[in-house]
Amino acid sequence: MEHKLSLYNSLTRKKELFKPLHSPHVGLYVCGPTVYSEPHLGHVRMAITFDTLFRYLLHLGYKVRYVRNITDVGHLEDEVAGTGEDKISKKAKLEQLEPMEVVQKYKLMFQEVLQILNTLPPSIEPQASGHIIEQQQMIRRIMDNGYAYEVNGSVYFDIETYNKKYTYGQLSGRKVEDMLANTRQLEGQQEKRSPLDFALWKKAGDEHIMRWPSEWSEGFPGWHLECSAMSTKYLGETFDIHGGGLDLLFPHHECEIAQTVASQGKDHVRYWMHNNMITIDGQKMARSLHNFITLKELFTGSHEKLERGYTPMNIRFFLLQAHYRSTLDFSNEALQASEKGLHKLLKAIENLDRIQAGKQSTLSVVPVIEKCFEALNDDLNTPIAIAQLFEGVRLINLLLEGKETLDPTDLERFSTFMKNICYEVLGLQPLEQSLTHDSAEEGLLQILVDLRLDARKNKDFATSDLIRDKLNELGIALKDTKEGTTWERIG
RNA sequence: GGUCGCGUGGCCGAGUGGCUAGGCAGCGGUCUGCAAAACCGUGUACGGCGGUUCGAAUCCGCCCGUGACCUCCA
Repeated sequence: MEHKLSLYNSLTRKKELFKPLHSPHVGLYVCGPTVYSEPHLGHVRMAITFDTLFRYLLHLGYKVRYVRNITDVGHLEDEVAGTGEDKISKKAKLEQLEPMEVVQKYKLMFQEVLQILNTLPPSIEPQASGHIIEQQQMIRRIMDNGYAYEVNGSVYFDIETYNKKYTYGQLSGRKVEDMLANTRQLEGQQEKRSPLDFALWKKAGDEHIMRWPSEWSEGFPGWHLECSAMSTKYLGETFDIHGGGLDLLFPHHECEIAQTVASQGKDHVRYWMHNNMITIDGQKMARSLHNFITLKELFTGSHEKLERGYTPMNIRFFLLQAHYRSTLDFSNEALQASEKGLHKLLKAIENLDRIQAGKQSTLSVVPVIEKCFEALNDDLNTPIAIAQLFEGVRLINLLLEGKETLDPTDLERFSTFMKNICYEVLGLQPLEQSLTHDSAEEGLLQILVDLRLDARKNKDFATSDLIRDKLNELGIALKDTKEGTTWERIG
């Protein structure tokens, strides 16, 4: 595998050359959504970031097993209030639905949205509720190794004991003593020996409707366990890449490391990757802050922050124009700017097939190709890769006008490069056919275009402009080009 | 309070100790009956104050602003 892909490893806080454990196989695990409400822009950033990584790894020739979980159990919502109620079950009661009905509804919604955004389906999409046994087995191992204790039917992870042999807090750069000094005293934690300890298994209260039998109690697994259990099951005890949102870094991923290491006695993830947050008005977009925009709203424009709807590819391109480790601020202006840029890019790539090869090449396509791959190899720097594609656009237009030429070999190479990066790696899709497929409508439009052409030939500009303006009012824009008049639907 | 990050031209957003990021907008031009579209060209910006250096927006210090995590969160 000849490449120099470097990835920023959250664990070491450095870019590191990526070397898979068992090349050409790569194991990739990404924390997916908790399916209890509609997908929003933040979820999509996670999905598109790691979809692009998945695509690039495939492009480099790796055989990737991409596992993205669906969280449908656990994740205590409000331990502070002592209810110990599970997010899924709370929403279920609210809507008078079975928990699994909620799960099903939102799971399908996520999958649909992600498909519309042209993300490739993961190799495996495991659900936590389907892996209760595996989670219990892992708890057993952790207890056998002496890193967990049971209290009243609940099992907690023992940070202090773990920290004697291993180091807790490496991923997030925290020290156990500092954390102890700064811990808020929360109620409802009397069972824990230390405030830092976290639940591996929780005994279910009467009101808790998602529950499973276990040797400790009828209950449910702790917040972080599913990822440890499922990643181990499908990718092995030690695997290559684990990804997720930056907000999961602590405590979720920190606990995941501790659990897994405690159960198997060795490291489990080699490269940790975290995508940064989408912000809106400078603040993190989150369900808990009630400032999120769902994908449905983005597509339709039905949100007070939205001036209008945006296409899936527009959203995908917008996200890719920022580096995944930077925060990205949402705005209509930014979205509309990338919409125009995307249109320009896709139009140019469509035009690639119209370029005639010349006898010899008057320019070199090597620099743009090399720079583009350098960018992707540099921690998946999609903004720079895209900048290189725009350089490619400039070349395409020079070639179209005959100001420069490429010999057949170079043209083929250049064309393949542009299409591969754009469609295969970045996952952008060709422009939708804006012309109507309705032959009657198409014919009518052609008649009007021809009439207008006649009028213009006769210098009857009043008539020609009337046709143009009236069509515009109907949402059809006429575009006069050298090759003739075309039309596009607008708005 | 603790930990970590960010502050780039009108907007979004890369990057870097000296070598063009890019997109959008603006401006100029080509094309056009006019316009739109399309295409070409064009912008020495890096929060403030000090310091290191031949040279810093890029390194260091201080300050200001802002955000993330520390509770579920992509």
